[in-house]
Amino acid sequence: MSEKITIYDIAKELNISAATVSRALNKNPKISESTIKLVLDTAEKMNYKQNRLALALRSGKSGNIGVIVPRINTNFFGSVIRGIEEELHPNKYNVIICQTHEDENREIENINTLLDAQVDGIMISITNESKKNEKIIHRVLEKKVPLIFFDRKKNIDGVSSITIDDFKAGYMATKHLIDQGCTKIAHLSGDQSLEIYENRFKGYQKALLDHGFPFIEEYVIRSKSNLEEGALVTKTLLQLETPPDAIFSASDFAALGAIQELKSQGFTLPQDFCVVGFGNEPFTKFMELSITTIDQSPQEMGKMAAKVFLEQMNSSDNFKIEKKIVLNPILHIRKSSLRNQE
Amino acid sequence: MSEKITIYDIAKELNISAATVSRALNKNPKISESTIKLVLDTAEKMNYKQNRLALALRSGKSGNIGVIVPRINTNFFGSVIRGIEEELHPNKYNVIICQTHEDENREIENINTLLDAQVDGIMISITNESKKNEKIIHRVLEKKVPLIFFDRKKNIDGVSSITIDDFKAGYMATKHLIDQGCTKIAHLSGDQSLEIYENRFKGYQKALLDHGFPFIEEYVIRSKSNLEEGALVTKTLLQLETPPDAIFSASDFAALGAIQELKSQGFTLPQDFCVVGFGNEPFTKFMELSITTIDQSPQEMGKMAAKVFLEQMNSSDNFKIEKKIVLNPILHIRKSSLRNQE
DNA sequence: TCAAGTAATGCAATCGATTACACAAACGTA
DNA sequence: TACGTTTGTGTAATCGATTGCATTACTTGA
Repeated sequence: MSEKITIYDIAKELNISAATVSRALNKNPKISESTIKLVLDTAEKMNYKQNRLALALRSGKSGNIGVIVPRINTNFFGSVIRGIEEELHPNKYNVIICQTHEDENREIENINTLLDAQVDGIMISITNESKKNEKIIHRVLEKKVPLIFFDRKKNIDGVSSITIDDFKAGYMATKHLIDQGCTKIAHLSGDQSLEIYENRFKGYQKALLDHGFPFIEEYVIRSKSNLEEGALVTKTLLQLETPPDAIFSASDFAALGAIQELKSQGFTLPQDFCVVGFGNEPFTKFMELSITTIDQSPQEMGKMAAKVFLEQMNSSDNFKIEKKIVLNPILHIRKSSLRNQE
Repeated sequence: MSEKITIYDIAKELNISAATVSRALNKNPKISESTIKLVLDTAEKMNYKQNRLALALRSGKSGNIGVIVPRINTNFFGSVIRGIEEELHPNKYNVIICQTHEDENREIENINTLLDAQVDGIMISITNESKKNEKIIHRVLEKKVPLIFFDRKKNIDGVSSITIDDFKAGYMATKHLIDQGCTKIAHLSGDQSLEIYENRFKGYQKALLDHGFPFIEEYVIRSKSNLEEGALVTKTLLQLETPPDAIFSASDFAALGAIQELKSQGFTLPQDFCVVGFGNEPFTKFMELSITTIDQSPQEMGKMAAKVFLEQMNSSDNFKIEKKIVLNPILHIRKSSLRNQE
């Protein structure tokens, strides 16, 4: 009942050759209408399913694409993957997921695994550290496997990328705090070996400059992007001789930690202190004191990445295409920073 | 430089047959030590990579397993997938992700896609509706492709499943509210065609009964599991002649909606009203009024699903194995329901 | 009537790795 | 010396679909 039916079975059934069956199934115009119909009907009747592994071997295309992220179970990466899957699914590509846990060796291993599995493309948000993986990335390019960076990228010729304008985002967030009357704005940054944090920082810096505020070294602290670190670092900031009156955090989690620390020290937000986060994590909207934050449109980012991949596949000189797409950040102004609400 | 190296290339290089190369690479004991070493060295030197598609075709095993979930970008499913990936990765399996968006047709289509792609196994959390997909599930079983349900399952002979004890969870949550002195406990349920919601409801009912409380039909409302519906439904509950003094919600999002509605109507939690949610969404811990909830150990669930799959693959009579694993729910008691805090 | 063209199909190689079977060489043993 | 074993390799088929190059049977035009 459920043995695997191949084109040879159909061929035998109809007393024709497997080649004809194959051509008929592919609606090759060289095959007569009547034969095509006959084959299609018989295939249907015998419950034939094409073995995509055989096709994959012959064509060298597996129909799978690999996506590498630090972690799957975060709102940001989950949403990017959702966007990728939704765009690729109708185009008959399957999405294979890998996690790096920010470990560069694992990143290399994942890329190798995907190459071994003959994926038709790789989309990756690179991990923190940054030198060792150059080599493997070039191996991908040599193999002419389309490679697309999203969010966390490297600048490499011939590689497309989808990012948001982190500089602009940093600028917007800082400008917003200035508009609210904050004058001593601190910045919680992340690993500055990553462009995204570097750019958010630069946007922050530029906004200060443009509006006549001094850039104060002490106000910029690099830390891990989690709640505990955010709280800890805020405690340090508050112990400064001239403590800040606002924080622009490059992460929502650190922002939340900051808010908790501020509250525990008796501050009232946004009157005494304003906080802006980054990422539009679901919880930022849910809090009683909702948190102002930057939305990165992760699902859109995933969709764009998939679209660029598809374009690359459909163009003849595929490896020549290089797109650098930059999405616009969206500032969601919420209670943690909104003062002038008249 | 980057042409694909095959065992034939190695064979030619060493003037031996491809069969010997293949055997040597697989450390076949029939091959002499010296030849093995020679082949391995040459393979290394020529940068040989096994073509897994060829292997897949010959063996009928693709090395991929498919995971089907309603949506990827939720904390629960994201965490399950993370668990699956982490368990399967060291065992050289790749994880292919599909989404159903709770659409049964899409579910069927996804299963077919995965079967066409010759996955070695399928893990699925089924969608809401429930009759049409029986047929396709039996097709999977006929093909002897290991099938594993997680969280949302069907009771089908020969199919393993990993779930949490939703009955117990419902019981625990309700008992906890009783312990806090609540006497009129309402329940926000989900789609009761799904076992999980049915069981949570039954646990709720049993807890009431065991502690001498009447079961009041009006206090049970089925709704979608989101914030807006939670708020809406709570409004309805509060308009009852005898409104409840506690809510056990089968979803954290609905619980949050309920809390927002309660607050907007001037209730103080947990004094006037207690709320317990379900799922341990990240935000439940972050709120100023943190929300009591049930943790489902999703990552553990994913790991278990993967382990069961691996067992099934490693046993000779693989399709005979049937495990029904039930994980223990964990009640996290937080501010939204903790009164007796002496 | 015959060469040339065309439509429809078959043959066999191919993708790359594995493996049942065959076989040669070397060894031991009676 | 002759025969059975063991050891190490090679030959060729196989997995299933595709496709370049025949081949066959017509049709058409001169």
